[in-house]
Amino acid sequence: MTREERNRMPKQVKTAITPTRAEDYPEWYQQVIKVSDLAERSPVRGCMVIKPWGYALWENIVREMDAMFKATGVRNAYFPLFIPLSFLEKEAQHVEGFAKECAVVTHHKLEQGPDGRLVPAGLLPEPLIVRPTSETIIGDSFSRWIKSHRDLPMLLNQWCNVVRWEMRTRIFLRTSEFLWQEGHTAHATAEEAIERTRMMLDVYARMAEDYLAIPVVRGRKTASERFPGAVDTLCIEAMMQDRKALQAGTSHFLGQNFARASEIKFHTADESEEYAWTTSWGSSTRLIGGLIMAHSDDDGLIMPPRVASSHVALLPIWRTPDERPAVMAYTAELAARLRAVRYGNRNVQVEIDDRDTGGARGWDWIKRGIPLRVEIGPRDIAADAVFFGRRDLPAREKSALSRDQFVAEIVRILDEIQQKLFNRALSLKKENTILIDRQEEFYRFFTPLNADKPEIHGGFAMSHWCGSETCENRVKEDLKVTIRCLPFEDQTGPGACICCGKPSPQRVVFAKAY
RNA sequence: CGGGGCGUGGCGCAGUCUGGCAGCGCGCCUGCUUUGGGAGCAGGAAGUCGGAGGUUCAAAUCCUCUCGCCCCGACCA
Repeated sequence: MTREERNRMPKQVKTAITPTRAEDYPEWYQQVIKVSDLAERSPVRGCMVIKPWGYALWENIVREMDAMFKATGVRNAYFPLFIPLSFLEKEAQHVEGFAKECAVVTHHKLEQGPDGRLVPAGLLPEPLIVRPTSETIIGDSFSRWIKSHRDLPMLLNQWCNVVRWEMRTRIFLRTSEFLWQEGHTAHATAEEAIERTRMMLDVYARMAEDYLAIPVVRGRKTASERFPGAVDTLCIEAMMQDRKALQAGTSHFLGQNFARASEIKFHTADESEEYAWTTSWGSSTRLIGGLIMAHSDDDGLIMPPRVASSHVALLPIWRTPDERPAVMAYTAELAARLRAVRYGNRNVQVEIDDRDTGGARGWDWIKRGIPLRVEIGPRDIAADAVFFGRRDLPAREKSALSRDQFVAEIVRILDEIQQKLFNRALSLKKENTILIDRQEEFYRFFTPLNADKPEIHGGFAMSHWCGSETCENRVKEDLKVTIRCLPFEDQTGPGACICCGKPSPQRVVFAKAY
């Protein structure tokens, strides 16, 4: 592109985001977050500042998920950010999994150094780690709270931040600090704990599908992808628009591993003493990254109405100053009527944007992903109508409704958008989920045509796997493809391993992953 | 931590090879015009060119070091 061409671009721009998804997906993702005003990078490496528009989205996710947890008997609590180093050391697998990404606090004071700069002073007797997850410190409480089978099950959750010092970070998908919830439960029997593990996975799947409008595959992780210290890890996997998989929630059956490590013992009805069976399950602000990559387009963010930061932007239009009062009054009245409408677990959220910035104003809301934009001018007032655009339709495709009709139908319209986003994501997933039985085809599926600048390719390959780590590693090394999960549904019986040809009990989901 | 790319007003970038007044588009501010839609004209504000050191009469540009970001690996929600 010459400089002259570039300078002419603003006049010719067709999409609000450059580059487009097809041109450069990772860069498109960054740009969507920037122009939609969700978040920005922080001065601290690998961390992010979640801005009000992004935090509102998170609050909506939290509200819905929290209600679902509580409906299953879970209560909220809060445990400390700092964990004694000795606690982490208690479970060998757990140490191995998390030790290398722990932030460690070693001092409790700052002093002026010789050069006048502040230096850490006051060495702590035992270093504290900043929680990467809270199994150990919650286990410590459980060990004191649980004495009898009558204390079980113990069903707790906490909403908090955690820190995992990552090599490579991506905003919302993998940041050094992130917000999440972690549920921790203790049970008298393995069966009950296993049931809970599955129950919470289903909550995550419902959250993803019914609220975030993201279809997911439910399944079980392979041993190599399991949570450090867990007996079994269940997950939901979603397909992003670049056809890569995103793990959107995990639920772990921890067996008695952590109970042994933290001495969580209880007296049974027949007076023996046993270790409790525990579970843990988590989902994070990564869900926002998934929402962005599942729905947004080349004009910016698209938010499913059920979790959207807000539902409707009202854009009053006037030509002369004397028209303004009437338009503003009509807008305010419409806002009041819309705000009285119940949508899901909250009322319809309305933004009034009375900036006098011409047409650019509408594009701001498109980029920010609001489901509905309503233009209100003198003509609409005369006709007692509203003229509105939907984020799931092209920007210029707008329709008119009478004001009463719009207020009466807004819930139906929002539901329709929600459903359409889900269906669109489901189609993408279906079109790019393929049964593959021949190794050659498998390799072709996951090999981009342009190795230097890979185009969007691949998807979910439903193929057979013999169960050996050798074969799992082979495809990982050859293609950077991993087994996302052993799915619960869509099994088609036994077959031959895609890698070695040995017998395989079921198809598994192979994909490139975030 | 290894390989590649990149750091220049809020955003996107040119200028770097070949050292010579720091520029362009969008955005922002003011005024006039316009008004059913990403407005037009005029004027304006905003940069220690990521940072430090060096070479030079002169450094965005050359050299050394350093910090950060993006992509590809290794690791992960």
